Amino acid sequence: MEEQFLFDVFAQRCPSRATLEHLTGKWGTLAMVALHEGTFRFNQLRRRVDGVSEKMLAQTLQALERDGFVHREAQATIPPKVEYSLTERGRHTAELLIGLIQDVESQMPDVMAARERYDAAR
Amino acid sequence: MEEQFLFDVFAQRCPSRATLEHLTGKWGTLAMVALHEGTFRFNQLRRRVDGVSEKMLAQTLQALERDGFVHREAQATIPPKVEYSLTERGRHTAELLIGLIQDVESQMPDVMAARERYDAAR
DNA sequence: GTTTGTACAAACTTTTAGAAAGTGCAACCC
DNA sequence: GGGTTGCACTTTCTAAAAGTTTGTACAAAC
Repeated sequence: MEEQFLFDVFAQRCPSRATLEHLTGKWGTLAMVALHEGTFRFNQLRRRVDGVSEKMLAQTLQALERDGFVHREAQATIPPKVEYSLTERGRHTAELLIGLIQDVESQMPDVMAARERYDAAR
Repeated sequence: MEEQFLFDVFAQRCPSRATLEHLTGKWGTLAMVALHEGTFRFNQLRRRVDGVSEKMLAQTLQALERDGFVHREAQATIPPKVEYSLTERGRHTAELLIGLIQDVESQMPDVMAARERYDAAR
């Protein structure tokens, strides 16, 4: 009998942990979910993901591209034109992230109430 | 016609973004998923979540407790005994995170292959 | 001709994460 | 009885990450 997967996010050195962090990191989730809405150019995406710096967006997209969630299509024109979209694998995973976001957004009234209770108790 | 939810993670100042980060941050996801397996004491959880520092685990659990995903039960004995578990809301959200983790783990062979292709191309 | 936009990279600064040590006592080892 | 270990953290210090700013090479709009 063998394990179904050889990867375990609970193990510090498992490569799956890095991949999980690319997806769930502060900007990874937002980039994935934004790209699920369609194809975006770099600065377009930057405006969609409110608050992200150029550096972090570039870094995030590179990691997601390397892991095969995001597809990057560049035209060597001046000014440059680069289009980002999800791969098929990316689209699949993005749907899980969308589910999570919707869940969080719908729970927010309860979350706010819980915070008030917590802060009141100390 | 009104929006279904008043919260939007794409807006920088929306409180839902902070909550999302507590759940999806490097340690938030792992803590939530670990706690879905049952009740844990602090150091037990620390051993389960390989690589987390005491400071970050304490901080992560406090944020999750404040948001109402985690329940903390402390006995004022010496030595202290503190038990952490998920609330009902927490259990529900943890299941989404487990789905995500399983998805990532099962995709890892493809991810590794994508990385090799990416690194080979530059 | 000055500003604006493009998609970044590099240098520098600020914020955050992680490592180490302290707490106050009790239970175990020898 | 003396030293070590474990408990659940907090505080202090340092290393790493995030964020800000500047530069690029041009082209189109004002």
